[in-house]
Amino acid sequence: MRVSRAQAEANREAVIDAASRLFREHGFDGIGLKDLMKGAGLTQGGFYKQFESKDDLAAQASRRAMEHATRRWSTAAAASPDPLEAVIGFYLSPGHRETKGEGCPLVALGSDAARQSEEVRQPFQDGIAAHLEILDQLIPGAEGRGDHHKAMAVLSLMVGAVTISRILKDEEMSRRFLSAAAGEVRQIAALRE
Amino acid sequence: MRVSRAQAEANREAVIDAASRLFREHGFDGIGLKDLMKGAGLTQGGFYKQFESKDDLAAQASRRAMEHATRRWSTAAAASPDPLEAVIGFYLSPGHRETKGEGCPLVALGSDAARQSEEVRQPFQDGIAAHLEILDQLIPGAEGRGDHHKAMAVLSLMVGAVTISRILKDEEMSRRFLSAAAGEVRQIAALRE
DNA sequence: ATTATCTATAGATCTATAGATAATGC
DNA sequence: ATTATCTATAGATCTATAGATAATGC
Repeated sequence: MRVSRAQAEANREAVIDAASRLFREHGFDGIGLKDLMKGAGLTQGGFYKQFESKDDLAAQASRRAMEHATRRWSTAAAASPDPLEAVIGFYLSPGHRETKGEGCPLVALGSDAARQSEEVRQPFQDGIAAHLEILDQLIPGAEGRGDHHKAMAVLSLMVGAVTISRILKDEEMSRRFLSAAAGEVRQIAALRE
Repeated sequence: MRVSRAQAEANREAVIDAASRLFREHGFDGIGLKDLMKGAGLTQGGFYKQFESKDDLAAQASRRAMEHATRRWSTAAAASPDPLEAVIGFYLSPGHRETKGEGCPLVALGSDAARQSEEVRQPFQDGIAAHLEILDQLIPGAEGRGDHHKAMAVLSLMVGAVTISRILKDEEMSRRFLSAAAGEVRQIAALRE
């Protein structure tokens, strides 16, 4: 039953990976330790040898999810001649809307996160700050200003639009929220105030 | 133990009112039937004589919360010479950020709502549509266009900004998200594209 | 007689802990 | 000998139901 130290560490990482997906799909209160461990092919009993508490796992899974999201933004931006358009393209898309478990944690867990402990909110805050840094480089004239005024507005707009698009039953209305947001992000970026 | 028919109806309404606040404070999965009933001064046992299921109460409480929010928007707009500024004033404020239970359900329950049944998502969708109608009248040139392009962008921006402002531990960063959003809403409204 | 609400409970699930098991690592 | 993971369980809580109680409404 015992596994090597390397395998044990790999198992712990697998639990964090699974949790980062499962929490985004079901919410922090919508999934229990049994299913979180099962997501990594383990049983519930080992949980407290790996983590201090469910809250501890929530914090680590949130950090992983936010770091993954930040990396996705910078990868998309780096790979395209029009970086802002690349981010708009994957973020404000029906594809992102349909994939809660792999998508932006701010959308999947935004209102949940506001109710969590400081340990869980910290990685969200760090991830938000990282997103603002990237956005500042994608918005002409925003860089060097120091305040993240436009970056904050653009991030809020994008998070809000995908959140609302996931609530809506009406597919056309849902899609129109995404494209309205895309259009307005372009406007905000284009304007030198 | 039995009460009059009128009192029974008043009790039912009290449960919906309490639930509309408690769900916004704790999330749909964060509060049980016992505490929902206690919020109206009743005990758990009577619940299933009043509602079909917890999901049924969630749908009715969501409808009440969204209708209350819509009314708050139109009241604020009607009472001011600068209606858009009045809405910005209460919505993008630290006061709204601090009062989950009475605030906008899209912020308090946005990511939760996306995981709920169609019965719960329907009142959210209806409330979103009602918000768009109001916003169209507050944004110069948006009315009569028929698409809700700008209204959709403004609603997304406002919902996203308060959601993020509630997650952040850093008070200054949190407040800057609110004022960045306020500034950008004014920009979007001012521009005739 | 009817019925709104109560107490009590079933059965499932939740977080967390205890102790057994079996493989690693010294 | 140590330890990673397992099975098993404690005690609390969850949604939902059953039947008792006591006041309304005919």
